[in-house]
Amino acid sequence: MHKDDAEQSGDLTLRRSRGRPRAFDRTAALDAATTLFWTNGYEATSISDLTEAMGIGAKSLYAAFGSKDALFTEALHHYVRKYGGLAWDRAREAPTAREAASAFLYDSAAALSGSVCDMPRGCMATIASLGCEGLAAVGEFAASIETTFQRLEARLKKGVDDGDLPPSVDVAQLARFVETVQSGMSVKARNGADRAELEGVAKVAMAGWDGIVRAANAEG
Amino acid sequence: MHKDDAEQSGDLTLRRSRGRPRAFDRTAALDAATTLFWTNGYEATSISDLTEAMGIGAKSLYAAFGSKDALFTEALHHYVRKYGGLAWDRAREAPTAREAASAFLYDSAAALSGSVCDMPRGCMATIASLGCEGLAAVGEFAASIETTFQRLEARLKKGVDDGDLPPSVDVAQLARFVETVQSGMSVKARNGADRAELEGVAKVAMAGWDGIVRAANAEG
DNA sequence: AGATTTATACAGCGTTCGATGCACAAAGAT
DNA sequence: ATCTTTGTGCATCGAACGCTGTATAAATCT
Repeated sequence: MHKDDAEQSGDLTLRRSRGRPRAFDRTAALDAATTLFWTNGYEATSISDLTEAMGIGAKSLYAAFGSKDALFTEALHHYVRKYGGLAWDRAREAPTAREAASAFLYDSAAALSGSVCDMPRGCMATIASLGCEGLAAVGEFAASIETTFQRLEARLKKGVDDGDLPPSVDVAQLARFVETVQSGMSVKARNGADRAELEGVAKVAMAGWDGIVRAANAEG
Repeated sequence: MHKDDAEQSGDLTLRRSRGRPRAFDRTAALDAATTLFWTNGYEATSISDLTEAMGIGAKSLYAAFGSKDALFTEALHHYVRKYGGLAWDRAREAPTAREAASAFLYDSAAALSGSVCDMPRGCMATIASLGCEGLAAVGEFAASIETTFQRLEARLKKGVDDGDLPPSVDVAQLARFVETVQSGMSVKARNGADRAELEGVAKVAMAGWDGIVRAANAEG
């Protein structure tokens, strides 16, 4: 689809193309664009803002990324690749579904409040899904990645298989709940909530966990 | 501040001003603008979109509302006045804090999914707080109304006073949790979640309630 | 070395943005 | 009846938008 499918990385490793070489680091430029989109949203970020932050001219931007839409799509994927681990690394290694959910929510609290490293607040994907509904890029993006809900649902299913979660639990509903709490954290982080506040939310959510599982047991 | 402080309503009740009377219903126009901002967000809504939906000319819009920012602020207040009851009416009359929280979450699920009446999905205020960070109107608005958090916190405090909630409960933290769940619902609603899904989230949240309260009791 | 290919810098394209100036219409005030 | 005040319709304003045409610079290919 793209004419520059060949170049996987900004580095000048092997596979030099013919003409004049690019004078800027493509990955670094994408990094800058991602941060800008993440901070200000799609509509509020202009090409001028982007070229300034990326340190390149408009013509180079279009040559390297195609269009504002395409750049935004690439920025979204770059975001997930680069920052997704902040919420998932510990959760993936947790032995039980409960510990996975707890790790996911606490680590999300830390990441979304910008406490882990220097980064904008809130989840870029969540913000994009709200602010840019008309944009085709967002729909394509959502369809192209494994969503938070799918990951959570899969992990909870594994919990049922492993026996640390009773089969009476509605894993889809529970996954939806955890995802909703994280989305809400994203909103609160964007509105200034600090790490302690978000961890308080995670704590309350997890304090209810056993009751939730028990309720499902009594029902089913 | 505004030159048209005198006119409280669009109706031609008493208090006619001097010049030519307005040819359109101000409240109906504000209604149309609110729906449009709610649906598309601030940035994605142009003056042309507004004038078309409101059925008036640009000059009349500026004469009646001042500017796009001022119109948006007024639309936000109009939204809270008109739709706030959907989430709060039943909760306000609930006898206990628990029933109030449950009513708030279930009624939010119904309203946010657009199931109560014909209206856009998600909470306009939540969406505005995310999409329009640079906008002065949003900050002023947030400072000028009693927020969801403040209402929830006050209701939970009353629950402690009434004795249906133990004093060991951190009401601020619990209020923050409920507010976060509602914000998350708003995001999910915006992304297509239907009423049943959102009610599932409310159900899971409330299934954990007693465990949350009990955990606070054991801790404090 | 010469030809080809690609990137860069600069200026500017057509469009849309939020907001206004102007002439006229319709009401109250005198 | 006339003056004053205000709303409306139309035509635009300057600025910013996303994007591109042109000329030049820097690399590879033959």
